[in-house]
Amino acid sequence: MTVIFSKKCELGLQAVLYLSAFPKNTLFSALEISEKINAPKEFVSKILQTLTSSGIVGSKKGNSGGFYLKIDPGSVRLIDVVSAIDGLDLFRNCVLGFPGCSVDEPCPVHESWGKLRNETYTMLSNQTLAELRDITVNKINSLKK
Amino acid sequence: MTVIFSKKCELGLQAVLYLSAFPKNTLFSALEISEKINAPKEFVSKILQTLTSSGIVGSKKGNSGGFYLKIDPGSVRLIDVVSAIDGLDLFRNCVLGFPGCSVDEPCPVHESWGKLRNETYTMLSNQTLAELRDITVNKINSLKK
DNA sequence: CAAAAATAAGACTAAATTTTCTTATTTGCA
DNA sequence: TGCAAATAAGAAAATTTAGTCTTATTTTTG
Ligand code: SF4
Ligand code: SF4
Repeated sequence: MTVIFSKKCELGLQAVLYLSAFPKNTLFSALEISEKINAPKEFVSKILQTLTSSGIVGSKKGNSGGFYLKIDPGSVRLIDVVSAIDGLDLFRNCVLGFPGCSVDEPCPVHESWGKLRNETYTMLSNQTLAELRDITVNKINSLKK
Repeated sequence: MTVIFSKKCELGLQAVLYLSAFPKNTLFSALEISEKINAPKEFVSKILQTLTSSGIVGSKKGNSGGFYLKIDPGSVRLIDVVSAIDGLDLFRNCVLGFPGCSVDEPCPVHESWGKLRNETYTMLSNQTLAELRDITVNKINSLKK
């Protein structure tokens, strides 16, 4: 079970974090990336297609083609990836599933969850790929035994 | 799309919050509850069965039977309901989906997310149904036009 | 005692998500 | 030019989650 993001989004974040550990425009095939993050190649490829159409990564067809980070790692925020894959409904919907959030009719946890929700959003908006580079490298290297 | 909890869990929380607005042991049929929270009757019934077996609500069969809150609203925490339905993996798994969280190999957002995760857990552990009574009543009354 | 109304239980169906497969197209290189 | 390797695109399969239906059992009430 995922925590907040869909599987697609989790893997999208992982893939993009991986790409950001290398100089911009460095090509990696979907296969290479999928091996690094232990995910099905075709699934990774499909997710990166989504990120390609939203402009975060670029792709190159043909022999020796692959995917690459199109934007400078210092300019890509985690929220940009989340937004491209899962969208931002997460930050609009009620955590209890009640419809119609408003100041007059808030849900029972409006106050406490609203605060946490904003902090989560802020966290994802402040963190760029560049800032996470070292820790990402460490984590990904530990994965493949 | 749900925010964090499954649909079952959202509706379970809604149902229990609704029950907590009335004196303990007040019976409501699955139909009544489902109408209040605008959810399929059979689905609500099934969710309440789960909560019955975990002891939070009680059920009474037969004519004029129904479900009722078995524990004092002041003693039921939101986390108890979440735990009974979705479990607590949410608070154990990595938000980025990386396996093997540890201090040596944390995921890139370990520090910031770990903090938010703990705050979320604390929030759900501190809030009891009783404390949310007034705001719950207001919210639920606003639902059915 | 019989009928009605309710939950319990579990099989079943439907929908959404995740994963795989297949085909087409592009590109580099011998 | 023709083959190999790669993405693109989308169909199809598998899995998970959500929701429905059916049957059995319980309980109240006339
Ligand atoms: S902020 Fe609170 S009331 Fe508003 S939708 Fe979120 S959880 Fe519900
Ligand atoms: S605390 Fe951080 S590293 Fe650990 S599992 Fe959660 S998100 Fe991943």
